[in-house]
Amino acid sequence: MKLSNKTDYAMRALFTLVEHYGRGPIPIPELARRNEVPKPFLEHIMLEMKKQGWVRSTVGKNGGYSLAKSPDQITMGEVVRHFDGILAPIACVSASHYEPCSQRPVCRFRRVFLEIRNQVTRQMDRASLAAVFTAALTQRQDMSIDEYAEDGEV
Amino acid sequence: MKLSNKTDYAMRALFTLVEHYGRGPIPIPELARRNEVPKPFLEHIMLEMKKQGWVRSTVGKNGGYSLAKSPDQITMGEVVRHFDGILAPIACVSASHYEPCSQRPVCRFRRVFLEIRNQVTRQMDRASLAAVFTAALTQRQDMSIDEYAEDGEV
DNA sequence: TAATATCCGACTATATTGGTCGGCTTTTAG
DNA sequence: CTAAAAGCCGACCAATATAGTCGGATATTA
Repeated sequence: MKLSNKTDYAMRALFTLVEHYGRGPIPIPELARRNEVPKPFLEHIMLEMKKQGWVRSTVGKNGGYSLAKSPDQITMGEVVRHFDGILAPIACVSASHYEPCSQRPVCRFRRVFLEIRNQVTRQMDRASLAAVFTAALTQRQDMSIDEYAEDGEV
Repeated sequence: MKLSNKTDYAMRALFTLVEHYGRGPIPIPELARRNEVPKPFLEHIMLEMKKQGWVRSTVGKNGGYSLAKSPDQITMGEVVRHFDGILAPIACVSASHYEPCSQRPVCRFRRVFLEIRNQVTRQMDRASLAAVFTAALTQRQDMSIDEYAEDGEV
């Protein structure tokens, strides 16, 4: 159920770019340093994101990466889907990576995963970089898991 | 984000045992056939589940596996956690597999994953085999993803 | 005692993850 | 004009996880 480092790294870099949005490019060495991502690995990640149209690059001295779209036009769902391929817990309930399952007529638990998939995708697709970023500004960053768990829905 | 075949297979076998609860053991060849799971692989899976105390076995002719607990005392959450290790999308929001992350004070997106983790674990831990099984009896099994998506919460 | 079970360790094949490395091209400051 | 700094990009690699197979030992019963 875990997402890859790649997705994590991509997201870190993206939010750094969000923070700097409208103020010129940031070079990879800087992005790598700030987010503790291995530089050569981040190169590939940024390149993929460029191909997706999320970031743009300027080469040469003083170059680097910046967002290619407004932060409210990129969602975490898109990013995770691109790098991890699937948001659903099991392929028979995935829209993007659907695979038929011969057990379907007799499967008892498919419904549970279907509900989970729906909740996860709803959250992820709602989570634009802009929304997440501004929400983070008004929240404590050090909240513990248990603390939050009693917190109810948000 | 996807769960392993192992978990899938384990769940298939479990629900077969639920269906047969109180009516004696089912041998692995039968469990394997009914659920389209490779028999030698299923052996290992059943053995693991036995160690977890979910099923019990009787060896020798006419032997096989049966549930060791009432179906309302086993949850899908337990099963997935055992075989896949983690329910959370990222270790920094996992209760069972928590790992500190140096980026935490500046991480903008942790909150989103925390919310998702909470929803997923809530659903999974609520989903006892008994509840899921009886719910499945009253539901259409062939519902498409899109159909369900418009369905609202359940 | 033969048939049918579970039990269990050892083995393997393949895919994915998580990178590194080297060299090329592009741009610009001096 | 040239050196530094940046992105571009394909090839490669090591470690781990996944998804099993196989062979044989042991237990039970018709």
